[in-house]
Amino acid sequence: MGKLTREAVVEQALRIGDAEGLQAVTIRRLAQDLGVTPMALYWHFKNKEQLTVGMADHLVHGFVVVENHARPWNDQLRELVAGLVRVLRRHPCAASVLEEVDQMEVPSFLRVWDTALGLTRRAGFTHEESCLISKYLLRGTTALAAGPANRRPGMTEREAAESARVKRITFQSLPQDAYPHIVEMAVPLVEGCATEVYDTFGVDLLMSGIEALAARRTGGDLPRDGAGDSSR
Amino acid sequence: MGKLTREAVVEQALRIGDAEGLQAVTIRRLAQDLGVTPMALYWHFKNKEQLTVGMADHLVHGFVVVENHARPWNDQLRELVAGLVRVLRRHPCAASVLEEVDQMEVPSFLRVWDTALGLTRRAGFTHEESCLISKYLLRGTTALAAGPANRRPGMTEREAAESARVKRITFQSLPQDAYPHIVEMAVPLVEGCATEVYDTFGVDLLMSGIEALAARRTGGDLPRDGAGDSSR
DNA sequence: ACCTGAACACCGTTCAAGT
DNA sequence: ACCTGAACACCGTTCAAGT
Repeated sequence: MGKLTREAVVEQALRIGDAEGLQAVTIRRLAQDLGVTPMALYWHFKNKEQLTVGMADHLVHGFVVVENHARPWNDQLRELVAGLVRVLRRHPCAASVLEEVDQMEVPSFLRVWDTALGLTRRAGFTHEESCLISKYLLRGTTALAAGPANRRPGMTEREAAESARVKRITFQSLPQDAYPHIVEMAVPLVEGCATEVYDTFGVDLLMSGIEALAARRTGGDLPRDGAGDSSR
Repeated sequence: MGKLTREAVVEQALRIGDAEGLQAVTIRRLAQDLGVTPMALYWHFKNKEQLTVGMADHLVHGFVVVENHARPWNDQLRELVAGLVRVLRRHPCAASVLEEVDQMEVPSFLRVWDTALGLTRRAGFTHEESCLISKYLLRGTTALAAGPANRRPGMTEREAAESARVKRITFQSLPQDAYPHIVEMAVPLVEGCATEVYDTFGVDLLMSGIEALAARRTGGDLPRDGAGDSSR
């Protein structure tokens, strides 16, 4: 009855990835869950890499940033980052998927990238710099989406807590003369900080680097591009 | 004659990884190259993950940052980043190794991390913020070490050039209304920029974000910590 | 167009056994 | 202490064949 479709495959793949980690997403496992032979998947995807690209595409799809030329570039870029994080957070495996694939092969991601490139250009950076900055920013964004405690996926709550406990104790029992700060900050290192702190501060960290370089470029202050009073 | 030692295994693993990409580093392949049975490796490493940790440790080992309390924190942090990039650049597979492992399990990396943490603390950040910043900075650093054109490893020069050509043409033939900037910047996007530009600008990008946040924190200017005239 | 069956060439890892 | 042999339970993928 339910015909095997590209979408159904990708969605099941994401379901497995979310629940058990990306390494559990396997052609054979996927086929089994879908009640089909492994080879059936090769009709819809050239190979496993393209399946992963499909997963990534599905994740970002539907996230659109409306370019608004009246608003300052940095506000819009910040919004893009925050929005992307929010979208990716809906799937626990999103960050690992996007880290695994070649982001240049993900169509929906290219749309986000294009917008980021445009905003960076408006900030006054050269072509080459804009490429570097946008790559850096989008990588940083997906890293943010992974969350404060980048727990290895495929763990129950209990296991994650236990492994954190072990790691904390490992840190705390390190030689204090060689690793003074790690010993001292063992707790925040393994626990991560509160999600809200992590997110706002993380976005600030990414953005302020770009803003600082842009300001240095235009001579001390952010450019107020386009028309209208771009208040901040 | 040549006894199988942990070091020998790790070095051969790096040799394979450098030449053919990390995915070619396999227990069985490694054993074959070393003239030994696959199971022999399990005497020296608990499992493959620990082997990869061993590779990472070997890469960073020997890189030491001398903490100098007379110099400003940001200069030292910048030097740490630049130095780490330089060390990692010696092995083409270095970045992918460090991206694969849990960096918290790599002893030599922990030393670098501890220094970074100390410097961030001196910048005036809280414990939690320092953890976030140091993680962010070190991730960014290894990304920088991957080089401007993050060519998938295991390619000959010819193949890499060919794949870049294909990718460039793909970008250039994208619908221009949906992807205007990608079409326009297809060349720098796939080629990457000159290594020197990439490195200096990349380090600036990473550092200026941290410096800007630190400045905001202490009220507009970088703190001149310790004694002595910390000129810039 | 869409899927199956059988087979190939790999993986990592365990476990008992050898020296 | 250090390594081997045989076996297990997996992978992704190709290729010819079915409907």
